[in-house]
Amino acid sequence: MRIASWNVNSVRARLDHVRDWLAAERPDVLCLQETKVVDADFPAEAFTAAGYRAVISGQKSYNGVAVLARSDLALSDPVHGLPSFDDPQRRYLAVTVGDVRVVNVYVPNGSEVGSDKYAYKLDWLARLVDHLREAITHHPRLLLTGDFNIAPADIDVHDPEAWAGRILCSAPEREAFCTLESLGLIDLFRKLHPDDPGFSWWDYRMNAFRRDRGMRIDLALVTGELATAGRTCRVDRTPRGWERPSDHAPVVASFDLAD
DNA sequence: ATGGTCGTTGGACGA
Repeated sequence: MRIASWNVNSVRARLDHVRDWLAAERPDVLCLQETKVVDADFPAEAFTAAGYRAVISGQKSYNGVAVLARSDLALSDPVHGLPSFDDPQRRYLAVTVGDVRVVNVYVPNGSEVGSDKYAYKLDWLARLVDHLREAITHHPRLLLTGDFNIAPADIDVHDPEAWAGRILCSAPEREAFCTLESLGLIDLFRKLHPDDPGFSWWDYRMNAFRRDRGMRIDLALVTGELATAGRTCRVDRTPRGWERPSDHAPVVASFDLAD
């Protein structure tokens, strides 16, 4: 089983990239963030034609998440939005594929430390933690993936000194990430690659990608059973080098789940 | 150097 995550920064602007990448990689599941489109305008037919079903939770212009699953796989129990949180921003979508609970998140960016958006980010993360504490008791095979907008540690940052205390790296954000880990969730890329920065996002500006001035903020956290089954986790930089790319690269995790 | 580049829009705003 291979499950991928990609912040595409508009699914319509990136439709050709997503289609080409799906055709090349053929993951079982692809979680998308920042689709930036209402459900009625989501290009579902394009993915149906490619052999994938789409579960979508979109909004106009901003945010929006979707899960694409190979059409031959069993899909059940979709949940749109964090339970018990009436959030107008579409940032959470969960679905069970086979016997894996896939939780796709687009964590708020937070803008600047101390801003209203930052407070919303920390509140959103606290609600996510509360929800997952319960969810993992029901799903021994749970994968939490998406754009976390948190660089968990200095190794995940191209210039830790310059970013110290700033958005994506502040102590409260990293503490929220540690709280997720304390629930038993394991950062699969970091487990398999302790010394690889594994950047997944590079700013469009200042030739950041060419200079590899990136951050690892797109993550795959897994419960113990999936960590044991985890075989590979990699960042595919290829589409980041294509013409008019997303500023994020896809992250792909693979599991040996022949139970 | 407090900049820069995208996407969605149709002037800023968010990232």
